[in-house]
Amino acid sequence: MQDQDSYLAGYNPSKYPSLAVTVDVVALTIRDAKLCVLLVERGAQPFAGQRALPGGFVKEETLDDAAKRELAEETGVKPGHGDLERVHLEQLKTYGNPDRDPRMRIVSVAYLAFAPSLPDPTAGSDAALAYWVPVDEAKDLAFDHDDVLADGLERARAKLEYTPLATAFVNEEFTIGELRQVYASVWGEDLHAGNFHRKVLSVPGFVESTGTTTSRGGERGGPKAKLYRAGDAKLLHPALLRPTREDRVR
Amino acid sequence: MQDQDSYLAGYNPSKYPSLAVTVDVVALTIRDAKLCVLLVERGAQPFAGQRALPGGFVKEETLDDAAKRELAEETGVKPGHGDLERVHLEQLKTYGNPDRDPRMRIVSVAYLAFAPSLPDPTAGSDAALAYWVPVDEAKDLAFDHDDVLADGLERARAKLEYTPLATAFVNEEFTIGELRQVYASVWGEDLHAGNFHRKVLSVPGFVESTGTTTSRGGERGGPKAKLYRAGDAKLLHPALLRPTREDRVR
DNA sequence: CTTAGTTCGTCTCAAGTTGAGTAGTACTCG
DNA sequence: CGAGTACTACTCAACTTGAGACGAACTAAG
Repeated sequence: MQDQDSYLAGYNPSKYPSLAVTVDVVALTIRDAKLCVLLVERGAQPFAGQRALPGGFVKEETLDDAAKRELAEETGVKPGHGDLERVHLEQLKTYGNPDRDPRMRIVSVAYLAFAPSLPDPTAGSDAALAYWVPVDEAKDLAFDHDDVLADGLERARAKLEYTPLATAFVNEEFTIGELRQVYASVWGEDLHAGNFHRKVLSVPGFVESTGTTTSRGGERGGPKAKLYRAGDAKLLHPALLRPTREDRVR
Repeated sequence: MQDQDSYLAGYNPSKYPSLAVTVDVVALTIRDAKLCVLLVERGAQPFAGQRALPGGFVKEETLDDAAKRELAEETGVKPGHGDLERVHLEQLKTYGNPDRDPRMRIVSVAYLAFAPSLPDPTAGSDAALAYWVPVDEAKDLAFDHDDVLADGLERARAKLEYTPLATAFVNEEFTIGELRQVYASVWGEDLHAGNFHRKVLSVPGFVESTGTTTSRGGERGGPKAKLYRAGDAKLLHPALLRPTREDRVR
């Protein structure tokens, strides 16, 4: 093959359709014990009126910065604001099928964001119509965003197993019970409270005690719970594995 | 860098589209029990004479197809040939820093390929200078390809743990010992033969027996080994974890 | 042919991890 | 106050892991 330079020297832009690069963000949070994704309502064609993942064109910036910018714009939270600092953002996958956008070829770099409960985006946002939607109600999205969302959810579920990412969904100080609720919401199944407790405390660097407790018990009763903050581990050893599901294996 | 500077001085970005999309491929194989990556020698500026990952511009095709095409071109193996059918190819990550290519903005979608031992690419290849290099000798690559390779290696090491991907590195029929050698080469450490044997056979769907054995014992002695082929599992349950390394955790 | 050295496949055992259950206690709500 | 709930700590049996040992099958060298 020709290498990039010889290829570029003979490259004639008119021979190829123009091409654009965008970022799309799968932003996840937990509201009312349900895993929710940030969606925007499309005002223009194509897919007018349908919901889509927030996203936009990449400017003179890194891809990571573009994703951060889009997220800040859509949620209406200013960069530098404390809430956004705690958001975990990572690249998910790139989608570039020639026909994924009917107008022109668009290569979209999808990002995955994990956030603690954020304010409703409509207040003060650039985007008039952005809101959090429970993931099981997020269907029939524009473009190939159903696929993007599915990939994002699978990534999120897998990452809870072997990284301390669940701590990105809760406040700076949290109880083991709140952390367990994150796992239950993302995985969609309840966990054995006692075993979860034992496991979390036994993984080095996952959580560290603050020495304090909640000021009152749970809403429906129960004692005050000890408070923890995220530890310094980047990987969980041993991992917290999802309950085994044979059908996931093949 | 004199050459690169003068090259850049005569380069007029306005003649070209403001942004291009390429695919780069981290193709891995095992030769002589060493993990090797496919590299090409660059003939032109920038980075002339340096080694780089094979790659090229995306045409009117999916990103996956572009990666397949590049790999076939660089290895000189025709698509449809049996060898290439067995190659596992997956998207790795996208690199799009504005300054990663000095000529213009290039967004590169990196792919990761796992192949059984392939012929030397020089025979019959389009690329005059492509060859397999042991990964620990693959340094000082062009562009940001050192980072891309490092990301690819980490992904490969992690994927061996929880997917049956190691079977993509061996022939259609293989022995447990050959499979163990794959793990040892990729992870860079020896594994306990007995425990590995037990583990592989205990994971449902990882390997299935062919009922046959090798026609002779190992080169340095030992009995004939039973032959297996890849099973139908897509995930390994339970996983084959790397020997724990505390320093990987934080 | 004999011997040394290698590998395959199997087994054993102690240590650790898991899932499921139990229980005491401290809370909230009505 | 009583009922219900949640936090935390436990127990126990089943399973998984890592390390070592072993016999048999084989190759290569003497």
